[in-house]
Amino acid sequence: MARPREFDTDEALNAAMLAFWERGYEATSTQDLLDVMGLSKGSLYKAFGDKHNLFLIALQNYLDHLYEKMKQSAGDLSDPVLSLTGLMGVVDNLCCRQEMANGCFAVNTVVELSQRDEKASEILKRHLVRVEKLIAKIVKNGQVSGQFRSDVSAEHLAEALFVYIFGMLAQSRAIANPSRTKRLTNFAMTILLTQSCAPAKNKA
Amino acid sequence: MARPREFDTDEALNAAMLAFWERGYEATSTQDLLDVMGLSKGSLYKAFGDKHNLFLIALQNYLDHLYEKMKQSAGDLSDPVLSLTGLMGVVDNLCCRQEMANGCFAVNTVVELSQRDEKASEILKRHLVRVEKLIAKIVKNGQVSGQFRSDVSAEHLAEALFVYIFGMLAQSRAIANPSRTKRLTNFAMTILLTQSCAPAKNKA
DNA sequence: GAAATTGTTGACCGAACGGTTTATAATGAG
DNA sequence: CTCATTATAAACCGTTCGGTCAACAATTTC
Repeated sequence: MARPREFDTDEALNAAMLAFWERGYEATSTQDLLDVMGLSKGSLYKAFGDKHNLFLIALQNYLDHLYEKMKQSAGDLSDPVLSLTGLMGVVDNLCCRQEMANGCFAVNTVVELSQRDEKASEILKRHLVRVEKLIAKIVKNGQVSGQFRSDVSAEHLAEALFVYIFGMLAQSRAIANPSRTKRLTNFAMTILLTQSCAPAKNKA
Repeated sequence: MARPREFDTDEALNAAMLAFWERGYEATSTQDLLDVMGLSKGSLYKAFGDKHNLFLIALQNYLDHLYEKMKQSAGDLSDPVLSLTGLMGVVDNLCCRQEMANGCFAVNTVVELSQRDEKASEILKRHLVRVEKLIAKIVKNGQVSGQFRSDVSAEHLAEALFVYIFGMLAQSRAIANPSRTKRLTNFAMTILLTQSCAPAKNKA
């Protein structure tokens, strides 16, 4: 009943998300949002509440899509090397294969808002945990198959790998460089594939 | 000659830096700055130009102090393990040993401003390069002494370690956890100490 | 002590901020 | 067709933004 929306909610939401992704929460004004979403103020506030709420919806949307993409790229997890390669492909894409080199919206938001936006922080933490768990699954399988190092538990290896990926995405905002990114993704694999022999303590 | 300043420039600058560190550039208003610096508007603008200029000065100041602290903590580089341990101590402190868990001002600013603030970006890049070079020196020495792995060049190992540290500092804004941080700093060492044997490709 | 110079203060500025309201337009239900 | 309901558009709101300015205060030089 009543008058129907003239705009596509998902499209508008996606446009808002891209703006927030590029400039961050604070630096994106309501006017910026109206411009990229192509609506007038009344419509925006009626459909999404306010700027902060719109941001949270856009963020959640992004996180869900990203997580799906990660799972999909990791495949069925039966081949740990392939899964990790797939996952790192997503990271590589975020770092430097996009037309806009904006890193990862999640990472950007962790840095900008986690400390003072409880709701955003909650949403982000839930996401970070599930991603780290996904990585842990891949690592665990790789350890079981004997392909990945086993001198560190899967959980702690996943923790470290997660942080490494986080670093790649964060620094990509300043240093977006395909060859560097390639080396970094390769090294992620190296970390896991390198078996721990007794370290050579043959100093001096 | 003429009337002297009533405030300590360094103290005021440091207070501004802390505010920017905690909230970021956009979310810190001129009023916030006046409050923490304890001056009136005219004084601020006379002494530091404008908000953006004040930010750049505060950032440069922070970076120089941080770099000095890193060099100092790394010692004379004659003992690579000790140097790396010292460096990771600085990281650990930024991640969770401070009263305020604000990560690293440099990392935060890379994420918030690198994409749209050319001057900040320049300042940051210069810093990131010198830090990576410092790490590379430590790694190189560790390779020469036979303590660190040699299957990857010092530059590329440093690159990866740098990214890993960057990740620790970035994610610390959402996950400030001493035990996790401890594990992560330990693992940084593990990465370097693990010698590369032929990876066990004994799958299936 | 007078002049020159610089620092401090608080009032003031236009613009942009996020958000609301009002009038009007478009639809479905009766 | 009418009515209830929802969407749109634009005017409008008070507040805060970053920044300037004019009056006054403190110092050095002469």
